[in-house]
Amino acid sequence: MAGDSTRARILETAGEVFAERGFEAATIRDICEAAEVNLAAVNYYFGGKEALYEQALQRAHLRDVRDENPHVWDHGTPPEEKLRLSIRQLLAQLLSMSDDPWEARLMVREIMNPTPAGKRMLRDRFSKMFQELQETLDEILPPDMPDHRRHQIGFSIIGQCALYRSLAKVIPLMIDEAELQHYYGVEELAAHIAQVSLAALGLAPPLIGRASGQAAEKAKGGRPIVTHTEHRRILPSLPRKGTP
Amino acid sequence: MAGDSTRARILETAGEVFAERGFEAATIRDICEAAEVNLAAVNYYFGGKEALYEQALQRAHLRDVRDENPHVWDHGTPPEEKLRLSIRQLLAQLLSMSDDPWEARLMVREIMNPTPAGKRMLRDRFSKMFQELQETLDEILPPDMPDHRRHQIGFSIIGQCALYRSLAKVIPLMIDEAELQHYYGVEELAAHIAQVSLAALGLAPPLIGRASGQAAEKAKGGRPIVTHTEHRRILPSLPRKGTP
DNA sequence: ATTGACTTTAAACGCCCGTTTGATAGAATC
DNA sequence: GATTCTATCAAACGGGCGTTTAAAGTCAAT
Repeated sequence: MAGDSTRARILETAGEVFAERGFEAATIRDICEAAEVNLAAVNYYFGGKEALYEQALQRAHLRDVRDENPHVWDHGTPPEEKLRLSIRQLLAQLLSMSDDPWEARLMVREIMNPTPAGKRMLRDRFSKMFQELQETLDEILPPDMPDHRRHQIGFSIIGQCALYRSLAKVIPLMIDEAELQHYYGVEELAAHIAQVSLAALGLAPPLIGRASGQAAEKAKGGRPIVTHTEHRRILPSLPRKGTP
Repeated sequence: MAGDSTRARILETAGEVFAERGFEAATIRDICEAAEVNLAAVNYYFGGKEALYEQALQRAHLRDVRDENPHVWDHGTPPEEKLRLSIRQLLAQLLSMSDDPWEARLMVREIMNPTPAGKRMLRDRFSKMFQELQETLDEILPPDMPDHRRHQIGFSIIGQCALYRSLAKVIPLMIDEAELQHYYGVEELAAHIAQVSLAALGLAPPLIGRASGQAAEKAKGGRPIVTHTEHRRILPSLPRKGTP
């Protein structure tokens, strides 16, 4: 009776646990306990831990494809603005946190720490992310630029974003709490990365323009750019005890 | 008799294995077998796996500090050139491969995947890397630029470099073999990242200058910049079967 | 009420891990 | 030469893991 429900419950819980701890660190004992299901249920319904993980990945892949709004630009949005929005979306996805659905977090984890099981899906998903960025870039880059330069420029943008995920544990060791609070939200970082990238491309003033490095910031000086969406911390803050 | 020698042999082998597989995946059985030492020797000499790992980390830290040439610039080297060299060194370190000493590789692994045991050392080491880059940047950035902008610019450079490490498994899925071979060596990537960074700062022409995106490349068009040091592959190449 | 397929359960299996033990042999100390 | 310390060894311990098993429970169809 509850048979179908238990299967669903296992998958749901497993997705959560896998997204949080990764395939290896997650144990089916933890999953079954959290799902309030007998230990043997995973093998009964899925045939094993790895098969369960593949199911979770596949579901994450499907939901990710379904939910994603494929960038409906306002008609006539200038390419630089599209790039800004692409960067913001990419960064937000990479920095998805525990209040985001596990499907998104599992996807990012699979990109940053690939497992053999997810290789095929990884190729699909990541190449899609990459090509979307490249399409936006292609409206900016001159048509005679060779492919390898387009790719490297794309990687320079992705790299700037991915850093705040891959070094999320390390950055708080260097930056003090107050600075983290004020300048390391998704919006601030996205604005910075877009500014750097556009400046490099020649579509925005260079970072060290005339008087101050803030020359390229649009409006009232000094304050960071804060947009309409909510402000949230993206990096864990570790205890600071002064530099030893 | 061979007592001192076995201790050294264990540490050496353990460093190699830890650097290659990480703390968790490495087993003391593997280490002892590779070191041709009895299984109990690790506990006899070091007191446990974690203590052995800490010893390996500490040794990597010390040797790293000792070996590192603290950037003896030619007198009067322009700041842009210093930045280029800093980027190249950072990238080379992040992409250290199996023919590099395990100390360097273990250090990078600890930065990218921190363990609780290495937290203190991580703070020392990474903050040193970061501050060295910052010092180079400080010669370029205007003195009135606030700290948080300096840091973000530093992270933008580090991010571009770290990408080729953190996504080393994924990039070959997007880029075909030939392009990897020609354009993803340390020198080529360092040149690209320096060009992007300097262009963003306004110290080099933007990537899309006048006619072609190659405007900023110094000399003969089309060909990638290849310097004096040896050319080597930095990313694993996975089988390509055409885009499915 | 009985059947029979589906589901749930507690217990155990087999494996790998880090660690411990107790014996053995050699060197050092007296 | 007897004793103590040091180093090595094979073997086992205890725990966590994924997986398996066999019995018990559930429920609609007969």
